[in-house]
Amino acid sequence: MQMLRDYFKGFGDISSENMDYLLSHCKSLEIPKGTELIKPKQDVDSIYFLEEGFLHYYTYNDFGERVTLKVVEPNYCWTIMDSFVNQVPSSEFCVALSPVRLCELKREKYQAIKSENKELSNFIQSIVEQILSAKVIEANKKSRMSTEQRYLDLLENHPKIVQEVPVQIIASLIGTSRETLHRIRRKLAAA
Amino acid sequence: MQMLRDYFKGFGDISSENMDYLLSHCKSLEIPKGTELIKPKQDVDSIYFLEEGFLHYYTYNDFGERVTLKVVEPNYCWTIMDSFVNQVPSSEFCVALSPVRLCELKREKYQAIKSENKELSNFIQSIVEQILSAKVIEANKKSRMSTEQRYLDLLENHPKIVQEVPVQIIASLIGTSRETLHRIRRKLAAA
DNA sequence: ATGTTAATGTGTCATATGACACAGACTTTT
DNA sequence: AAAAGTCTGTGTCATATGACACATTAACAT
Repeated sequence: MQMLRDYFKGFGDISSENMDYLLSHCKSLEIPKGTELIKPKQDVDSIYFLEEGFLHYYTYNDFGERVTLKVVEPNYCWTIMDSFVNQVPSSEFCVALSPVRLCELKREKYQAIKSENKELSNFIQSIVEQILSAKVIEANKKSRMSTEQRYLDLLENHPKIVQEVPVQIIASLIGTSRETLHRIRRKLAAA
Repeated sequence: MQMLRDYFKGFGDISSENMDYLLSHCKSLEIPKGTELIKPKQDVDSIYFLEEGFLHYYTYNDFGERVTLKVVEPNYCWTIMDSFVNQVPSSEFCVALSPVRLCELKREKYQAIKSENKELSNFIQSIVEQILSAKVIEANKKSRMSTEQRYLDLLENHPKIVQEVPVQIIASLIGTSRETLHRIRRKLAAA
């Protein structure tokens, strides 16, 4: 849980009693490679924090092609917000690309913490605001980058993903085909 | 303010006293076409709600091309989250494409409401969660659509934008050139 | 271990896209 | 009302991309 503790600390100051209280509601679990953490029609009632391994979050477009929405890496907090917040079924998949170790916070516990404890409620509010802010920045950044720049960005900021995740998933993540990604790599290798 | 009241109502139930209290902290203002609501280096210390007109939110990429990040339309709540939340200067522009009528909520008032009033604090927390959820859905949806599908989506869900916003801005918004958008329109007109 | 399946590298080809150019329409300014 | 500036429609052309095909390699299941 140390990793999660440090992750939370990054969002602001909080008393150590409350930090312990918050962490006591999180549960560690391990899942083997290939596990379908989330399938369509499932209700997602947890927030997940990844400690080790990679998750593949994806869906299918109108032409039946698989589209990668996100590769979740360690030290990242993730859930299907729509399903979690609005209690509607997911329409997407999330599968472990490798053995994965993660922490889970159930919706009831999340809600309970928010209503019981004023400091934690404010802390969580602040985290959600910061995540929203980061999401918008990320989306804006993406929209002004070319495919090649997105690959370079991935290489620079998430080298582990490039090393350990299958090429076709990376290609889909940066919005292109595996052939084009291959051309980009060939070009970069030549330079 | 009626429009903003209805907008808030859409996020959940709240006592009418608190709704009035919340609205009393918002200020109406009107700005003429061409007004630079936000410029780079500026600190954004307000959340805006658009009642009439259109805002053009944009930036420049590494090659000096202007990239549209969003066209803000009536009945939409908007700010530069990063600047507002983390109190850092904006690096983007926001300009009125037409005469604009909007409501403004200053950061101090937003913070004050959150710390003074429990029901409103929870209400705002819920709004932020819902907006985060909607952002993620929107980003995911975009990532699995082609340029043409994005244009059709815009036509269907935001026809006013297509009618009233300059073509080059729409092209940039859906991530293409004005020539390609023209080709798409020609093709659709032929069908 | 061995057959089966999936992932990857690489070539060819048709096509969609962006870059450029320019004329005409529409706005804004003086 | 004229002038200046901007936006739009449209053509040509070079190029980047996706679709397809197939050999090679790696991963997996039995």
